Amino acid sequence: MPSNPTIYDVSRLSGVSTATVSRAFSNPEHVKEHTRRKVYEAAEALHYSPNAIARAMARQRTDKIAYLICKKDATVLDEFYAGICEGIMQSANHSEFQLLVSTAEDWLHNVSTAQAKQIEGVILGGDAKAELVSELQSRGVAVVLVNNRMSGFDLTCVVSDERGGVRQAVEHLIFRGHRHIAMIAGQFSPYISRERYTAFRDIMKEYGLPADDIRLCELNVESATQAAMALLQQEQRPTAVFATNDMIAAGTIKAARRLGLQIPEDLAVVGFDDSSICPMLEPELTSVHINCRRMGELCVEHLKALLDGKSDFPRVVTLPTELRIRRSV
Amino acid sequence: MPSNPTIYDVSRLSGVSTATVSRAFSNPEHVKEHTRRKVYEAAEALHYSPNAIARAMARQRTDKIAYLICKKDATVLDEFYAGICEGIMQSANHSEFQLLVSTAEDWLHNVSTAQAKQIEGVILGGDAKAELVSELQSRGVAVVLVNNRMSGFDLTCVVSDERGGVRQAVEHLIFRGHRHIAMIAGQFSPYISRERYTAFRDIMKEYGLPADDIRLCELNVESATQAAMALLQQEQRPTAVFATNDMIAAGTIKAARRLGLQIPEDLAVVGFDDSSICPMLEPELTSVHINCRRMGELCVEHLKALLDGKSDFPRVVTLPTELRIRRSV
DNA sequence: CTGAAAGCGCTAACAG
DNA sequence: CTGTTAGCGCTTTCAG
Repeated sequence: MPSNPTIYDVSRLSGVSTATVSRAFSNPEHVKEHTRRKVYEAAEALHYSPNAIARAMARQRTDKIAYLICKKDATVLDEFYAGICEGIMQSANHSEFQLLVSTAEDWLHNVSTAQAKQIEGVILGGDAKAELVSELQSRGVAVVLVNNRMSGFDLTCVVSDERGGVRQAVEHLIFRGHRHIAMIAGQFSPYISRERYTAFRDIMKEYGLPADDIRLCELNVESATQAAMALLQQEQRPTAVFATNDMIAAGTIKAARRLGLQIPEDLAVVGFDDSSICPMLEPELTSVHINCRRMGELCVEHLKALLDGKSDFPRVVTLPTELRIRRSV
Repeated sequence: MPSNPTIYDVSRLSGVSTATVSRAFSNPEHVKEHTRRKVYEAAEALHYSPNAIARAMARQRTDKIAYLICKKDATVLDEFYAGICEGIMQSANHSEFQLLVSTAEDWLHNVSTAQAKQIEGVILGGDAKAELVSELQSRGVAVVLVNNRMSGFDLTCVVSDERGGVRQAVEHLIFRGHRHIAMIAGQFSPYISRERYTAFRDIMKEYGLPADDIRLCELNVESATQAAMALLQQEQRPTAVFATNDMIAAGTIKAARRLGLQIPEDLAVVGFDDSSICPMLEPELTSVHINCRRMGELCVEHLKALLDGKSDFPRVVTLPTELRIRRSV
């Protein structure tokens, strides 16, 4: 099979130097209209297209970024991180970045040394380890954290307004007259767990309400259902439950149903994340919407800014959340 | 900032030629133990690691593959395709492939010419267009289809056993004594829609049962619920519903509940895909499990085989499904 | 088993 | 605005 045409072939056919061909593709404005046309025609005729590898080699720049998900659960690319990934994908493609996707674990295992230097920037999703960040930064790789924050580093973090989201959820319940609001909290990444947990306590306190009816559960429906069963069988049953994600809310709804409680009449439930399951539940679940896609896009934008040396950026980019009100409250 | 160490630095420090350093890294077995150690030590001392770009340039091989999702829905990376993606990711990393992820649309828009040749293989997920395939193949890119089949091309397709899955679902219902089984079908990619649809009709026919109670719906819960409402309010109400995915099943459950029907007593429901929502629904949804992850892994394996010139492979790789029985039947 | 040397395809000064 | 030329860092014959 004939190897692909190179810049030399185009140069020859069009009668200009390789430098001009190169310019015609990467800096069209620096080439006279007429010349440019000749070049493009020749390229067309030869089915030529620039070789990104060679280009990267010459420019010492790869335009390659990576999205590393730092997470150990069975399913890494859950709805949340997949949403972020979509945003990143789209943004990356529109900025002519190439996007590599991997889990942090695999990355460290197989590719760290071999690839680190060919990646110009990394978006770290979830529970990134400080040592990963420092290694990356020490190698001159630009780093953006998403859905996480880390102190002690000079880096950009993109997060949703967790506390604001909790506030929207809890205040909605309070304004509806609920006084005894319980929380069922799942163990997500440290950052997220902490934010949602402490936000709940703070906000309840702010309204002078007790925040002592709190249960923890594992990240599966059964565990959430169990926790909710225990919660709802107390003598002093809460009138509302704030679940720290939608799956837990689903478990709560199941428990309520088993105990013969009507939702929202006997128990109001609000979830978090506004995942695709919300409208599938009966009744539909009120939940705090997070714009994952937008988060992903922002990551790329900020990474780009970092790579372009414009780091006069807000260190922490916070995205507002939005309460999606449905029938469960 | 000091530029990264190169093979020359290692060569100098270790006192061997660059060729030997190169071999020590890519063909260790062709270098004498002693020499190799010297090289590794020097490399270590310098924090050297080979530059993949340069390597790719010299070898004319990039070890880069891409996963392109051909799908237009709002959310591209849904649970199904994300699952496949995870499998691909893992497999790719273990084979020291670099994985690019994109939507087919973005790909065509921005990067086709610029990148096509640096990608050695492509996994096309979903509803790939024939022209994309032929363009890719004409450029010498190895192509594997996942969750789709296409005739007229010489390519490997990885699919789950859709017909087998439908059979598991429907036979389960039949064996439980159901005779009037309706289907609510969503409009997925042509391939999937067709398979599930025709499989249902064929299997019902095989058992001498009428397969004429069929409804179509859009891909959202509301539409599914509507369709189910209409279905269940007929004079001759079916005793079981086969939904072509879990979301539709969720809509069916909602409709049943609204009509005061008990599940599974008054109506049995079975879904498809066994997505994460199944255990969240009340009652938990029986569904046909598809091993998405494994599908992704298989894609990479076959792509690899193609790239290594071992194309004596089954053209179509079919993965068995498994009925996950829960309380909805 | 090891070394010398010729590229891989493109870009970026530097001249003109 | 365009051409010349020296690399970018590594692999790979081909000799030794």
